[in-house]
Amino acid sequence: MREQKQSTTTDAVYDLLCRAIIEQALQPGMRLPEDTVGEQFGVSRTIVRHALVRLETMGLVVSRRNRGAFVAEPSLEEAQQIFEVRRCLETEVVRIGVKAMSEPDFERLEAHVRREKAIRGKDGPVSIRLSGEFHILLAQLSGNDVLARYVTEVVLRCSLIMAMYAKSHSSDCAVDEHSQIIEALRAADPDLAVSLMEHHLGAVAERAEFKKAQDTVESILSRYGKELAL
Amino acid sequence: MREQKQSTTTDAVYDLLCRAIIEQALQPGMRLPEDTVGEQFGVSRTIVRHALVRLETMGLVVSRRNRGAFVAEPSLEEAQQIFEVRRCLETEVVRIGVKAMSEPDFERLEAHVRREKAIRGKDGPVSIRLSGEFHILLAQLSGNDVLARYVTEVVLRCSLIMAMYAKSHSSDCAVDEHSQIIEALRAADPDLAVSLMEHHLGAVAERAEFKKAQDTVESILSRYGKELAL
DNA sequence: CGTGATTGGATCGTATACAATTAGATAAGA
DNA sequence: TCTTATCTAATTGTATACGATCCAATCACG
Repeated sequence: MREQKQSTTTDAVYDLLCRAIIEQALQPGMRLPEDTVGEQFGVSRTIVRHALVRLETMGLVVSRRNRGAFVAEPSLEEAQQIFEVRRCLETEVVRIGVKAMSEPDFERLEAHVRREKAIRGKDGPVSIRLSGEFHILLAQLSGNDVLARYVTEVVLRCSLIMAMYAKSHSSDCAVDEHSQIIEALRAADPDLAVSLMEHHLGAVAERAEFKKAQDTVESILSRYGKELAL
Repeated sequence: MREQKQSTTTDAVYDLLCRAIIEQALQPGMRLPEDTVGEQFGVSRTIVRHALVRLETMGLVVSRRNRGAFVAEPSLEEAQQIFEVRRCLETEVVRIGVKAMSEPDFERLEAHVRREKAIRGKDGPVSIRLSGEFHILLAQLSGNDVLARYVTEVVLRCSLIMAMYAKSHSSDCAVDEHSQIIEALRAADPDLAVSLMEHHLGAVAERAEFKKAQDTVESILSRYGKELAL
């Protein structure tokens, strides 16, 4: 209600909820009552509602009529479909990237990988988020905004899936694979880049184990709510 | 197969607006004031707003802050990006479809092609819509709901692009190409199916780009002329 | 006559109020 | 005890009200 950056309040709430879900603070199946979320963030239900609609179309939350919104619980079948699409989209990213990307792009990617390595093994959820952001950045650098948007969506959903099913995975290999992909792109070797990407995504897709924890929605959102600059 | 979701008022408004845009009743660049739309449909701004948000995330409308929503006017660059993604997604559809589809599916597709042929050349906008719905149906029959959703989006955006740039296109060959794709799928020939799909989409894209260079001046002048008449 | 400030109208962004619906609890009967 | 019916509390679905913002026309002034 005060000053606006370029983004609107809805965007801010959306981003925070998105991060909270990806970082496993809000766990799959958890309820997201509009009132509760609104109170924690200091905004009205209207705003929360819009944010939830966006999250729903993205597939991070599901909402049942007159029941409200819940953090999505992707089934294994759904997870497989998402990974299938992701592989399709990301191989296209590297195919385009080989032709479209240049040295400054590679350096940005390498800078990101350094950040990944910096917190490797320290913070699991954040590690998952950073790992996903590498792929999102890669897609953005491909120059195809439409492709980048879809990649962003599937990567976020994959992050949610990882949060659900992944065991305490060693993201070490993932980071190294990121570096290898960068090198293949720099070498302008499309076949190698596609091959590496497929292997990388295939490896990511193969980790499954359940985990559970309980926490109230209020306590979690209060942490995130502090970041909401109004 | 798919979850049956209770359709809400927002969905209805969304569907109507979507069809109106695709069929060129609402032309690119046209304003969509929330009040006006709400009055026409007999619902409040709240509902219209939700529908517009969904249309925006889909790319059929763009909304400027405090200005309102407008029917999207995809640039040529954007159009090319969309076609690129579409080719990527739809080749995946036929790759999966070869393995996943069976005779009843082929018959549904053929029934649709018959409908396309029935109105061939009679109603341009409806012809474009039907042509797009063939691809959407094809994607749905692939069994991958996530893929189907993205295909639906890009096909709809392509329909908008066709409506903008390809005025008097001959959809004859397109319909025949649809039949050929069905046959390739029935023959379980993935390479042929992918090849046909790529050719089909390539032809569609070229037609759009070709027409644009030819029609640019005319279409722009006609739009300006209408505003002058007011 | 041209240019910048001002003002007015229209539209959006947000909050809130009311109606509709659901889930869960409570109680009665078999 | 189990089942079922009803009622209540909570939450969402929708509509409306109010302040904020932007565009455009107007007017003052150089």
